[in-house]
Amino acid sequence: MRALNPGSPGSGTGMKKSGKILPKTQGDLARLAGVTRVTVNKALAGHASVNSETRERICLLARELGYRPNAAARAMVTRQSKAIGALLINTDPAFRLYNLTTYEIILGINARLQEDGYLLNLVNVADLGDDTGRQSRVFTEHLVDGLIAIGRIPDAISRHVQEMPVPCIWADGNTWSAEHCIRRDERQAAALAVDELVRLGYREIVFFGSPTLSGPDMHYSMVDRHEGARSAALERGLPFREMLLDRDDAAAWEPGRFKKILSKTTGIVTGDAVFARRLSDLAVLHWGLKAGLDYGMDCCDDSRMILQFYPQLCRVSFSRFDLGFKAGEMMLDCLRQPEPLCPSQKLSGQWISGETAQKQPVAAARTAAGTGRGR
Amino acid sequence: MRALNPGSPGSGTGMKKSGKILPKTQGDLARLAGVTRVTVNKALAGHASVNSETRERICLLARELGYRPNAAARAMVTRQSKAIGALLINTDPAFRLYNLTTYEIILGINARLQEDGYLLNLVNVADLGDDTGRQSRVFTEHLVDGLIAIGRIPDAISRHVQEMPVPCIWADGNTWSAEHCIRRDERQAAALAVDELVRLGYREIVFFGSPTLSGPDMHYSMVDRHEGARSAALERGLPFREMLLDRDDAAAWEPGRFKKILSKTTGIVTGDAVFARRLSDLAVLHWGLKAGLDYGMDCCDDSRMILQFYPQLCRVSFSRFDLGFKAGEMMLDCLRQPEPLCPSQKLSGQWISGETAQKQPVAAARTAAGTGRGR
DNA sequence: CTGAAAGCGCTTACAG
DNA sequence: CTGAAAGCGCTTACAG
Repeated sequence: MRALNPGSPGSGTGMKKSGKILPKTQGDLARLAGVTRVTVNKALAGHASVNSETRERICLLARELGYRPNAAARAMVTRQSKAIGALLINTDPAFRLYNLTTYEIILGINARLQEDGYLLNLVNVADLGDDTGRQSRVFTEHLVDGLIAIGRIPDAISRHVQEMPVPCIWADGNTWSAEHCIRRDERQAAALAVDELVRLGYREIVFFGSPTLSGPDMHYSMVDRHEGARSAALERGLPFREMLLDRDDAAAWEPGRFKKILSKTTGIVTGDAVFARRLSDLAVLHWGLKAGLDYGMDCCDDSRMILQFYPQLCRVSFSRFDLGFKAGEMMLDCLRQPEPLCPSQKLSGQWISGETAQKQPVAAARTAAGTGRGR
Repeated sequence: MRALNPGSPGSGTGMKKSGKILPKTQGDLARLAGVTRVTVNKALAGHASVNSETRERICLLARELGYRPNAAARAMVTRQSKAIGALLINTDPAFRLYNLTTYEIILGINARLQEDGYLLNLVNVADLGDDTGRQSRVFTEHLVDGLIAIGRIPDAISRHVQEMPVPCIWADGNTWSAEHCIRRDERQAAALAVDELVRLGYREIVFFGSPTLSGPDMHYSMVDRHEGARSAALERGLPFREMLLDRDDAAAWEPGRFKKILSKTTGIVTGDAVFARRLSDLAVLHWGLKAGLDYGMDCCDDSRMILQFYPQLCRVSFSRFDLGFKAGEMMLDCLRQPEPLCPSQKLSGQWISGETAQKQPVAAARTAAGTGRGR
């Protein structure tokens, strides 16, 4: 049985460092300041119920002596960890199918949370499927005050998440309901891309995107872009074609397939920048055809990668950083006031002018529409 | 003064959920199982000192009733949070100068830490410079068991970090010492790129990279690639030139500068993939010159972005995921056994064959070296 | 405005 | 193998 010291628990354990006492606890500080632990606590919390002079004296002392509060102790008593979990999918080291754009969302979330003193914990849920596997402690313990699921989350995991005793925000994922979701308006983005091509005088629209149009592997954004491009083209009375192929399957990019599509009057809309990059590389290497001169091309997506690897691409921009920032904001709103639930948001895209689509001479465009290759 | 209940603190607070009692604490479980809290604790921890039958009964009960341990309570008493902080620089929302490849390192770190039940907290240290600014709680509280600094960290922040009472690993940054650092061997990478060009018959080496060769903004990798390429070229007796320019300054990429550099015998070594992409776009658009056919080009870097935006690039690959994974490993080693300190590591790169450099006919190459353009 | 007391939920050293 | 007791460092409700 150890000796009890109810008057000042944790006191007597201050360590020395460079001649000074390093106070480990508020009790240590209290002894040094000649007040009780409660006063120290209130002073550090900025409570008005402490004499302002005393308060400043204590705060100064704490700063000088390098006192650091113990987050765990506070979390236990306040029943909040001030930490949020970010759920990431597809980061399994065996596959490494991670999506770099997720990082931009994460940085946005973190920027907002950090403003309010919240921390962001990364949670890889790639292999949560098998219950026998090692789950993150985030799922098995009381550890975070909320969760933000990023991107497409498998249904099994979504259900698991919904049973957690903390609020969850769905950021840029396939999950969509009236509350707690935040997404890009990709139909609007595709329509914007089509409109720009029309404005420049292109006379037919070809959409490049992924084939599995509503399979479980498909992200909502690709589905919405496809539908947005199609309906925009039809509304404007333009011929619409689609080239649906696997972005990463070399065989699908056999050049012969694409030659006859490209003409001065063709406006390409690509689902993402990889399609744009692949197509333009192929066209210039095989036939010397240049985007903007020999055909037009707009992309529905933007990202930091595009800024580095295809800056001249005409595109619709959604800042994923902003999306994340807003998701963080939504989470903080939920925590401040659980009811009513936060309404979902759809962000709209901005047009970024590039060089891969350019004004077509009206006459030439008309002729070209007939002959297939004008000017 | 509240009533004391020393026999079973926290008991009596179990909540009901779908007809079952949801045990909040080990005390709740203990009452349900008819044992003491200590036995529950030991059983859940897998202690051998509990009868195996009792142990399994308790674990089963806990699982069935959905008991979740309180991480903060455990952290307080064990004095470890089982969380590691990842220090990120340049993520300031005002600038957004973040580097996407950092994400690959982070995922690697997280994969390793998650295996051992550790969490990763993201810490944006972009504006730590001004003490008045809002610092992350990671720096002001006892919150993480260790820190991993990723990439180039400003000196002021490095010093701050070194004063923290937890171990720190320096992953892929400019900081280098005998312990606790992990880096890519970029001199070796550049030498590898040069060797491949030599093997294919290119007769002169031109290095493309950033100009500020040892300023505070420069990452070690660019400096090492430059020196590695130069010394490798000189060792092999090849003429060596360097084109140092700002990657992101459009004026610096004025095409006229580059035309005379490109020839069938020129082997370009680029510091990173953005240089490679810019140069090859420019060459094909302005003069129809193609990498691999009209000149050779190797890159010292690899990343997931390159896989998407320049897969045919000849390059040296360092998996940043692996680098992060090893940094996580190093951190866990430090925590298990603080002494002796973990020795630093330098990772070596792997060659990835592409199409941007190809075997030159020996005779043609010789002629070309004289005339400037052969075949 | 200040302080003595209770308690957050867990772990551990010790006694039986 | 099991249990009663103490304590981790903090916050909060209450009394003075």
